[in-house]
Amino acid sequence: MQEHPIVLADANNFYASCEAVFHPEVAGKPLVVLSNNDGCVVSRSYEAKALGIANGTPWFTIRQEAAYDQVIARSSNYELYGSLSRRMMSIMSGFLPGQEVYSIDECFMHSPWDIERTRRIAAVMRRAVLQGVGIPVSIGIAPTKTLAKITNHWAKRHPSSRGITTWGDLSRDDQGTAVLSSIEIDDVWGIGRRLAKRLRGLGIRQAAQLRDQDPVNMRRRFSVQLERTILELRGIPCIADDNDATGGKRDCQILCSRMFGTPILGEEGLRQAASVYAQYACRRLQRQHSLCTRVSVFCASSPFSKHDQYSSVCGSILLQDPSDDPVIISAAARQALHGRITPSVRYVRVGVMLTGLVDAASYDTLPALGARTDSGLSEVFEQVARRFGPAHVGIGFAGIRGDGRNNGDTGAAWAMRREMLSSRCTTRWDEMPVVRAD
DNA sequence: TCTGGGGTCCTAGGACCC
DNA sequence: TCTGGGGTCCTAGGACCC
Repeated sequence: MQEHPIVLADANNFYASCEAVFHPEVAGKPLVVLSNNDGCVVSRSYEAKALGIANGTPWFTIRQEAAYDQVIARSSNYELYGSLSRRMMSIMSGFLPGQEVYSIDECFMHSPWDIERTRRIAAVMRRAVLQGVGIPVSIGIAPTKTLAKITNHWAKRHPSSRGITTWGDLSRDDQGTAVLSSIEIDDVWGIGRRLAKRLRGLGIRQAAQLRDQDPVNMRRRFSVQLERTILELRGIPCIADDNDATGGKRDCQILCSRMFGTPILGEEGLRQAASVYAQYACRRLQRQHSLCTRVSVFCASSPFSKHDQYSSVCGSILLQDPSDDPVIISAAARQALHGRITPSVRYVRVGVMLTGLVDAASYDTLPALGARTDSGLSEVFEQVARRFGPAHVGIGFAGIRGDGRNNGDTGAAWAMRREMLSSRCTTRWDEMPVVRAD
C-alpha cells in the first residue's frame, strides 16, 4: 500500500444519530427520519433497520405497521443536522490535513503518515467526535477513494473492526480478491442502477470482476468514469478532490425546489412559491459571494397521480447583468412561469435554479454604467436575517410568518408538512434544551 | 389522502467561425 | 454557385452521488 493513505470518515445513520443527541430517550429504539413533507424514510437507526424498514419507503405505506412496532418517526430537521455536521467536520479537520467535505455526514482526508500511525490518529479522532458531538463515525483507510468507500462500509458492518478498517486489513493475502468478490457491482461507488444492469448483461457481477476488466476497452464502451473506477479498484488513485485552490467550495449552480404540502392550481400560487424559493436561493448565492446570470423555474404535477397525466413545464430568464439582488431574481422567477401554466393541472412541485454563476468580486463594474441596480433592499434583508433569524422579512409571501413553528416559513397553504419535528436545539434560542439538576 | 432535495460530471448535438 | 473539416462554445439530458 502507498505511503499516504486516504481516510474516509462517515457518520453512522447520521440523521437518526442526530435525533438521539439531545433526546437520549430515543437511543436504542427504532427511529426513522422522514424526508420533506414527511414523504419517505431517509435515515434509520440500527433498530429500525433490524425491523426491515428500507430507505426510500414512502411513510404512508408503513405507518400503521411502524406504529405497531413502536417505531419513532421524526420530520427532517435540517437546521439541527447542518449544525451538528459543521461541529463534527470542524473537530475532524484538526486531526488530519486536506479535508474534503463530501456530504453532510462524510469527509475525505489525506494522511501524511503510514498506515499504522494513520490508524492510531483515526481512533483518537473518532473518540473526539463521539465525545464532542455525540455522533458515532466509521472510518475507512485505503489508497484510493473507491477503496476507502469499501473499507468504510466494511467498518460499519463489522463490529469487530471497532469502527476502523484499512484496505490492508482486507487485502492481506490475495490483493483483496476475496473481499471484492463478495461485493455486488451496484455497491461500488460510481456504479448506479443503470450501469449495473448493463454490466451484468456482460457477465460482470462482482467488484472483483470489474477490477479485472481492461480499463481502455471499458472506457470506449462506457465512459471515462468507469475507467477511473476500475483503476481505483486496483489501488491507483484517479478521482481528484473537489476542493478548489482557495479551499472554500463554491457551487456552480444553485437549485431550490420543494414538493408542496397541498397541490397548487393556477399561475398565481406557483408564482408566489417560485418567488419564495428564488429568495432562498438568493441567500445561498450571496453567502458564497456569487452572482447569477440565468434564472430558471420548473414546476410539475405528481408522477404518481392516478387521475392526471404527468406534466412539467419550465421557463428561463437570462438576466441583463449578473445579479444577486433578490428583487431582480424573484421578479425573474415570477416572469419565467408567466403564460406557461396549464390552469387545470394540479402542480405539486416548483423549483428555482440559478445558473451561470460568476464570482461577485471579479464583476465589480463601473458605478456609472449602473450594471448592478442593487436597490439596497437585499442588504436590509441580510441584516434582519442576521439579527432575527431567517424568514422574518422578504418580498411577497417570503415575508409572511405563519402561526405554528412547523409552518413557520410562510404560512402559505402549500407550505411543507413537518408534523414530527424535533427541537432545533443548536440554532434557535427558543428551542434550546433544558437541563435540570435535582 | 399521503412517494425528498441538492448537487456533480460527462456526452451528444447544434450553432458558429475559420 | 458549390464544397470540407475542424475547433469552440453552449445547452440539454443522462447518470451518478448522498
